[in-house]
Amino acid sequence: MFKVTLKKIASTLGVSTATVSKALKDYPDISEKTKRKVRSLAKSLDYKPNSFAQSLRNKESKIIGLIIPTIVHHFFSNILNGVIDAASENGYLVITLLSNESYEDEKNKINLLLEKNVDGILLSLSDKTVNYKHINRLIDGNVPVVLYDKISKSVNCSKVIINDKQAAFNATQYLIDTGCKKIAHIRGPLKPQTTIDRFIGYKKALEVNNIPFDKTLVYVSDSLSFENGYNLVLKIINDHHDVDAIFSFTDLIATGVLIRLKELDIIVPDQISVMGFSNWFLSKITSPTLSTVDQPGYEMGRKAFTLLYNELNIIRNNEPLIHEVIEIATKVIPRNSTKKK
Amino acid sequence: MFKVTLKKIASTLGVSTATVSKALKDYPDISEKTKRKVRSLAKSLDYKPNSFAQSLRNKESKIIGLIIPTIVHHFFSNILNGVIDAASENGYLVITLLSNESYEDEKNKINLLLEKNVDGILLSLSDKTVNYKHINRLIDGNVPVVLYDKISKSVNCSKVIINDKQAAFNATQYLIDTGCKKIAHIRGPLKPQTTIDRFIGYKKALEVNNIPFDKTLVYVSDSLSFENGYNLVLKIINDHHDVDAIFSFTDLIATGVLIRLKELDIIVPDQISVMGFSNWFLSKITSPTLSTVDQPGYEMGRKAFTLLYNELNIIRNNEPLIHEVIEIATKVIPRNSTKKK
DNA sequence: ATGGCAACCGAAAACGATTTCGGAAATTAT
DNA sequence: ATAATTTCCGAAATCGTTTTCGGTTGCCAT
Repeated sequence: MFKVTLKKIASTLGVSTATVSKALKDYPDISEKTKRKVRSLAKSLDYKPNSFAQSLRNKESKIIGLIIPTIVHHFFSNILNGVIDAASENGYLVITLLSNESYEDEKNKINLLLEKNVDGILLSLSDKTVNYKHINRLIDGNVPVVLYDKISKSVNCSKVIINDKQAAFNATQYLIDTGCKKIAHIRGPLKPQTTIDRFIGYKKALEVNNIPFDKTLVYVSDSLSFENGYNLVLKIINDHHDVDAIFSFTDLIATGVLIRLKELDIIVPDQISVMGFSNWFLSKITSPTLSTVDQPGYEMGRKAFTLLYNELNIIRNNEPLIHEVIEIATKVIPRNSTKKK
Repeated sequence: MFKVTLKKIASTLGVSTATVSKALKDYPDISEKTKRKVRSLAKSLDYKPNSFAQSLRNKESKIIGLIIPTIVHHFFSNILNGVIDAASENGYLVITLLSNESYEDEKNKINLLLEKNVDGILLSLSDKTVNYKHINRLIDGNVPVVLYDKISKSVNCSKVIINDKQAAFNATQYLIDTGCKKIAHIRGPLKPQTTIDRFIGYKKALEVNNIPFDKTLVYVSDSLSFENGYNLVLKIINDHHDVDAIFSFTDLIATGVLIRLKELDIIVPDQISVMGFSNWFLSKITSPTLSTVDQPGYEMGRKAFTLLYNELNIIRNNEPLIHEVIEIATKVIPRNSTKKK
């Protein structure tokens, strides 16, 4: 197993490595005849350029870093999938690292990626990240960053988000359209922009439909667990005996709600409609199946890579950098936990 | 943002790059005094060695490749998680690629990894992979490979598997212990060793308990879809009106079974017990909750990396390579879709 | 004072690929 | 035939780190 190098090809052909290199890259100052010779020998020896040498010389690794809060999560798995696909279509590979929703981890993982000289980083902020120095340091250091899903407005870079406000608005509107009048909302922790926006969308829909906003109808679930939904149900129906819909900011909690409602012999959707968010896999197999909002992770992953890729090219050509923010549209997926229109 | 290099440190200190390099690596032929000077300057300049140059010189990337059939899958997400954790604890990063259960993809992705000079590869065979030339080529080329989960006996390398036979045996035994006598088995496609072994374990348990094996009780589900389980139920109870348990080779199908049984007003577990396999997240939230076999993906990922790491060290020291096969124990998780012991 | 021996450091090659720049050969123009 | 271009190729520097192999010092012993 001897490695085939430019030098080897050069010496067997009696030319210089420079010529071989240029021939393979189709430089105009090499004759067709030589190019043919070089190409055919390179092919028959199955020459593959040494990526270490290329990286050292070209100062690029053709690798990007992807930081994910948690991988064992349907949405993020889909994002990873999209990123990997889009990246490999464009000659990039992806190193994945997990922040585990921890600020310290997030910083450390970014450093690991920098030490490996990744060409750019795709990042979804951890819930606990509250300052952005570590990210601005990247941007100042000319390492392109694209924030996806969990972003912050105070970081100046390209971003891909789903339009959470609009999505939550649509979901709430759907509930209203199917006759619901007293809609409780289970919202997430106070920090991430996503749950804030979903809350705002919910409120906006009430407003547009002239339903007075009642803040006692809003419940906070600080963790993302199934049990939280399960446990909140009793509280909700005790507080409001006439509640006719529960809109949860995530499917998992909505599933807990569904199960608890069934235990309490409350008929879904006849007595109470339930709307989730994210279109997790499990929403298809609850009973009744869960109406929800599709959160297109795969597409988001692809878009995130594309933004990064564009910035990479812009930087390479020394063109002025313009950051772009892409909003991905979502749609309500009506299933059996809500009434028909 | 100027890069700090050995040369820069050397020139400001008036020594050679060789000295700086050796000082930082604590070579014995550098005086303590110089070492202190070098170390402190390196620290204050936040010197980070250029990984490209290191890789080129040392011929190792400190990156490993991980090929996964599909990422959007609870088990494989966990594996990825375990691999990433174990790898970063040992100074390695992970490039993840997907084979999408395709033989062609598998080959191509391996090549991509090789071109990036990963130090080793973790691979779970795609269901469609039937020859192993591409893998043997790796091994011959001195690129260590560790097969995990979906392996083949005809490849000579280290492997991590769960003991599928034993696991399926235990699951079946559990059904028998709780009074089931006529147990149907939904098995997977014929290829992967895992579904073969699960089938064997099922058969073995019957045999040990003197229950005659009835091949008409075995149903094949070639795809891994929820619907398949859903659809098979009618067939099963038509074929065998007195079936009292269904053991599915995977949770997703078992979930389909559960839902169909409920629609048919068949009480689980009183009339029919249902046992899944994998302990997917969703098994905790079906109703009734699904008894299943825990398939410890995280641990498997960690172990797979560890095996690879060991081989890397062995190769570096030119010691003789011995391949290791690790079997990971599983356990039955009794929930409410089976009767109590 | 001379030989021997540590202790300490640096020159230089190497890892492969890329690219600039200049030079030789071949071609065209005068 | 000479001058002016092209056409084609190679020497060499470069990227940054590592490591071998000597080479200087200075020190001690004789």
